[in-house]
Amino acid sequence: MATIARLAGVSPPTVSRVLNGRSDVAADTRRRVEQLLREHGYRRPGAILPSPRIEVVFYGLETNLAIEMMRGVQAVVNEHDLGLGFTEVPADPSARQRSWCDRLLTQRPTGVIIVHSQFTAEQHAQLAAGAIPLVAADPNGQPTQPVPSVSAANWQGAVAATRHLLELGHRQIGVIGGPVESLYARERMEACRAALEIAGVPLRPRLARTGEFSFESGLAHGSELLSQPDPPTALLCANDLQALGVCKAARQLGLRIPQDLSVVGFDGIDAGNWCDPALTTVRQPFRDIGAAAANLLLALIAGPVPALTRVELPTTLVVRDSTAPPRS
Amino acid sequence: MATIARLAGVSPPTVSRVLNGRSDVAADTRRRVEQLLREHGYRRPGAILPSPRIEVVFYGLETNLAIEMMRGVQAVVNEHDLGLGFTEVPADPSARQRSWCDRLLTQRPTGVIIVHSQFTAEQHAQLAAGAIPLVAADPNGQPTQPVPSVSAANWQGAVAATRHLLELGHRQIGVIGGPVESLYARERMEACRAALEIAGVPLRPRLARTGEFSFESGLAHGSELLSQPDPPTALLCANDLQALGVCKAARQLGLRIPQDLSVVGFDGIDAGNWCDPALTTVRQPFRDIGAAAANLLLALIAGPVPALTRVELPTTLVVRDSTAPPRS
DNA sequence: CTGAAAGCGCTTACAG
DNA sequence: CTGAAAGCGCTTACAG
Repeated sequence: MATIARLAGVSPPTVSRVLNGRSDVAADTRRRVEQLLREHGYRRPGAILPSPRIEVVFYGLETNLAIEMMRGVQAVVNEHDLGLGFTEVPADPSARQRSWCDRLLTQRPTGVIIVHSQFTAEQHAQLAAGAIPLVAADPNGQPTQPVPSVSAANWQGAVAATRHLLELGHRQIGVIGGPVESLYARERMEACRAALEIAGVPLRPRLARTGEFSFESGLAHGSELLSQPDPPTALLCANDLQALGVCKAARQLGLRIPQDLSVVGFDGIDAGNWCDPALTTVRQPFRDIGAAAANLLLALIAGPVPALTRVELPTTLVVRDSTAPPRS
Repeated sequence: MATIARLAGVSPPTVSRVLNGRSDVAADTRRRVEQLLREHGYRRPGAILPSPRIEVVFYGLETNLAIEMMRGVQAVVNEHDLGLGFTEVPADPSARQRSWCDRLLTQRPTGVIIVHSQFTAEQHAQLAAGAIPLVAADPNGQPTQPVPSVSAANWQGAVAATRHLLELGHRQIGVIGGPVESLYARERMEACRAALEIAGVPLRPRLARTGEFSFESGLAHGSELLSQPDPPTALLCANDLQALGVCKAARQLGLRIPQDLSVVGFDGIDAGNWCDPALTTVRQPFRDIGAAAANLLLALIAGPVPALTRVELPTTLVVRDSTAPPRS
């Protein structure tokens, strides 16, 4: 402290006042001292600094995907001997005792990865004020918050799924999308639409639906689409859960998969493998997304990174048993 | 510090030596000073004590169950404004860069919940030496480590499942167990055996198998059991994953569920609801287990708790569409 | 193994 | 808004 005082041309008591956040210091002096303090990495003697830790904040996510992502983050975190925190933001806001943001500002993790980032400008400002670095993983797009992010190639994945059905010979292809307010759900839907149009079999409005990312939504929209007079021979779904719902709807209507109906999901959850027939899907590299987000966060902790850094990882079409050529 | 010195009848330098773990202090003096230090809750001045945090350590677990358990822990943790850490111990020991135990001793969480506790006496001693309180959740039983624990009523659950099949009229009931080294897998198997015997339809050796907690194991053992000349009309499985494998095996052999074969799982994973037919199962209250473990841990942090405290939560039979009366 | 004395780093109360 | 002086809590080097 004496050194800092000498360099700043002030007395030790003044440095002490800055350290303790007293108000009776000239703004100019304060700035100068703070600058030197930072440069010299000053630490209170005897202060045990809390061990560094990365916090992952989930806004409700398929359990399977959450764990995969945690595994990716953990791999990186272990290499650097950091701790790993877990927060799930309850879907029901009334259940939130304190905002996760307040909580994090008390806990002071070294950095935060936010998954399915539905956070507000206010929360973003709060974290920025607390100087806690932040990275978004698989954001469904709130482009108002300029945060470095990692996501998957939704567009390419949806195109690959569509082409797969076209190559099998399907021409009556239906699409069930995700919620309209979700940017990435739209990205998938529009990719399907574009791929179909380019192939010369434009998506018919009566075969397109807007659903939710849930089993129930797949069941409802599937029943409705498949009960039509001239039903689709193949369905592209917003995610695997919805696709499993469609499978159930198909069976309830006496349709066999894949003989009477081909179904494609999106995500690559474990359950897609356990169900019968195993689900053809577009796998998102959740583990890699977690690892990439952690690495990006570490880069951000080490020094500034362009705010709009965006890492996009490839998706993979996984062909299993729920798709086949159409019957006729 | 001066107060402590006075009360202990020593000089401040001696207290300082104890605080800094110097070796040149008489064992007796050290004990006396440490005692007073603890009683008075002495803290280094200026030391920012790290915010309290609970760490949950998983030994490979169904993703679904892990998240449910985390949710239960989080509910308690939020109430008390604690942090929540996550560690998954890789199944492959060579992947472990440093033992999770060493890592935890650096991180120093306020307490640890270990899930599926396959830890050694050495690790137990390490944590005890670090004075980190420990609770086991859903332990598969390593009774050598005397740790307070929370688990579910495996025996009662398996009995309920068996009685359900008996009440439906099944008399040709098969059982696929879990690994022999798993205490709770044996508990389930023995409960089935006992319930069958009491009902006067003892389990025939040719209908009993020892498997793994996996889809593949269910597929393999299911195929084999159902290909027998006089096959079972119902199968009790070690867990849901295995049961889903059995369902696939049945369909491959042209058997319909539940008309030709009834199947019961154990756990209550989400996928059991998404598959068709929805799986009858014994639900374990994973969220409650997490919450109970967290509460037990908080009690342990607040003061001593009998080492053999064991909380056992009830399981519930969930009847869905994979069970029905036998055909004949 | 322990204490009296000196010292270190920080903070506080006072004066201007 | 700032510094010289006094003080506080802890540690260190020395002596026995």
